[in-house]
Amino acid sequence: MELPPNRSGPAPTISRVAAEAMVSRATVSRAFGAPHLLSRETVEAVRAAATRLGYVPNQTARALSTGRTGNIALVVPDITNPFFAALMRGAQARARAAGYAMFLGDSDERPELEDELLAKLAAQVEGFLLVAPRMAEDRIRHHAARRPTVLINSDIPDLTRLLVDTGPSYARGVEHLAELGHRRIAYVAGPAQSWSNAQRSAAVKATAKRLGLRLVILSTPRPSFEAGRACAKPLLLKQVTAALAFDDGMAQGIAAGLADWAQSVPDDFSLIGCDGVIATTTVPALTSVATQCGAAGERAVDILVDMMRDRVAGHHRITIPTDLVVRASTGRPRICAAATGTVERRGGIDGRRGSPSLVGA
Amino acid sequence: MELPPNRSGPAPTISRVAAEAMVSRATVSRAFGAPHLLSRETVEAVRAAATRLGYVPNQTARALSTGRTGNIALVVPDITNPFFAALMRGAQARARAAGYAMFLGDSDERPELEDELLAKLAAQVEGFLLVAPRMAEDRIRHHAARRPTVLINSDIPDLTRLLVDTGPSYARGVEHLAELGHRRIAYVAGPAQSWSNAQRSAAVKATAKRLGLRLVILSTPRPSFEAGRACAKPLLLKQVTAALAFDDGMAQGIAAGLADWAQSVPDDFSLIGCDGVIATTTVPALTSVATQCGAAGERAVDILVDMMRDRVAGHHRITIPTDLVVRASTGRPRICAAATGTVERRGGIDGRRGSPSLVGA
DNA sequence: TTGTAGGCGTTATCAA
DNA sequence: TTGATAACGCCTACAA
Repeated sequence: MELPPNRSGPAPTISRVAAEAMVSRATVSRAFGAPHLLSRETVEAVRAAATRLGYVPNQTARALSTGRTGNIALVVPDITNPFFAALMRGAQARARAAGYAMFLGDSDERPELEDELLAKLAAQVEGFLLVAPRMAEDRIRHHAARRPTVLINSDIPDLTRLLVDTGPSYARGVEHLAELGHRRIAYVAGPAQSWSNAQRSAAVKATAKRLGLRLVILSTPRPSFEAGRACAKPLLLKQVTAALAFDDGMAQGIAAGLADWAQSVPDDFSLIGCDGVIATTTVPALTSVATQCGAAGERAVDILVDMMRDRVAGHHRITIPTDLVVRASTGRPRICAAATGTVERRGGIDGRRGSPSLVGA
Repeated sequence: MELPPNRSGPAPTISRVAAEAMVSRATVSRAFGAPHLLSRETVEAVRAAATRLGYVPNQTARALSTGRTGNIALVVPDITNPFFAALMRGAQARARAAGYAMFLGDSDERPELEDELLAKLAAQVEGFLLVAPRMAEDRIRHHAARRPTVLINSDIPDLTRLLVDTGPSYARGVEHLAELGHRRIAYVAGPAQSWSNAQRSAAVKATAKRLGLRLVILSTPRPSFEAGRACAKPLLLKQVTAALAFDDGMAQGIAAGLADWAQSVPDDFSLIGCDGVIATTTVPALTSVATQCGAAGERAVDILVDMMRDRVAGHHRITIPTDLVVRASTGRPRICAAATGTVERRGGIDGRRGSPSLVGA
């Protein structure tokens, strides 16, 4: 791509380009919107003139004329959550590739804000991408009725939704802990309105019950490092030897909190997280449920683009599988280890992080 | 909020309302945009007619006519970078509070993409917020001439810019290492086009020279955990005992890479990072330059909103100070420690993370 | 206080 | 394959 010219001032309009290329405005319009209707040379000439002037079609004017804004809205509960960040990145990339610009709304985990953002954006947008919405179902339906909408991690019947299916991997996680010899475990929950949390919580409960494990559930105000850290003491008081956290950030927080009480992972306590973004960056590396968050964002935008193009309202329910990746934060509980007489210590260059091994799903 | 009428079909326009209320279109327009110019009764009558019809002013048309879109554009090199994420969060919150919606562009560290995004967004936006732009200066000037623009971490004369002043803290970091006894240190650089990198690099160079330290500079393709990790080997080969990294993510990567070579932080190697977002979540906690990224985003939007309102082009150059926060990733070099006969080991509940102590700036 | 008319930058319709 | 010309829905001088 050549550098556009630097002559500033008002942005060049279609008329200027038309004059420069000595064609009509209609021809310029077609050179960008329907080049197949024009001769090869004309298209080239017009495009050349356009780059020479630094012309870019005005989306607003185009929208007024066509009704298509070329924009989509992405609303997430928390931009700074690595899972959402990766998702946004994928979504934004695909949107751009498809010629769409993206509005971003951070709802700060607040349902009312979500509602407000969507209402305000509706007029400027052709479609909604709602990530883990915290709104009540009827509010979601309300907005979805207005614009093509794709939900991520929210399972509302008759709406198009993409579900990162972490349940089975959490079940696998519980099994993994059981196999290591843990008998008392905990689940450190995420936001109450979160579908993901409901799914994970249910999977953990069911599996723990099936395997006859004692299960403690801790709830937190908001998934964060600090929230996790605050859980360390309660976890120790409850005498559990392992925990599955709602996400990696919380797991990391728990690890830090445990360190404050001189408990180390995985020797004194085993931890399982979720997301896989920061799981490999911690020491020890976290055993974690790997979600392809970037891919989820891309996929969601692809679907949304289809919906906006065809104006079809076919409802999909798409599930994205996950895997439990065992790394270095899970091991045998102390008691059990003592009983067997071997305190396995993972050390050395490779063992410290453990080459990831795929399990389940 | 009452439910609007559900009569479907084309949305009612200003003309229909005018007919319904038996006034001119201009009057309807004013009833919404400048009610103070109308008599009380007229306004009420028009509004009544509007609600009866379910009329809502068309933002797109309004924008085309006035140039006021109520939108701003935020462009960052990488959404997933925690520093930028926190900044975006602050920015988005303030924008919403001021009644603006926000476009998000991820340039993927590529100058051309940045250029393209801005060109495409220009017409739909009242102002630009460019975070750590990688574009050439003349391109930045070009866009800034078209719309009110606030730059973050890009120091271009005559433009309004917000600079997170990390230089002094990096200088302080070098001093800190020197005080601990390090004689051979490294700076692991960030993106070449980055102003922040230039500033940090210069500060490190000058200070190392002043203190008579040997300095090695490593450059990386892109700041990331993996890039940092790949630096571990070169660092060890260069025989340095400490490094300042471009950001926390890289520092964390270096720590992980060192672990692969059975080197531990801070006993075998000291590390200093930057940003402070993830610095407290690592083990050991990183000595790091604390930047109030969220505040920077908020501040930038506040300024931008002012510029858009007043249409003034007063050029500010605002500097945001930073602090070096000493945590647990810096200590005496082995040799020095051996010489003094004390290998200080930070342990125990508190010592492991070290209560942060403020230094410098 | 209200109405008239022209324009914002594109696309779409209809001819040529 | 290209060119006139009329929308698209609203705002805003200017006039009344």
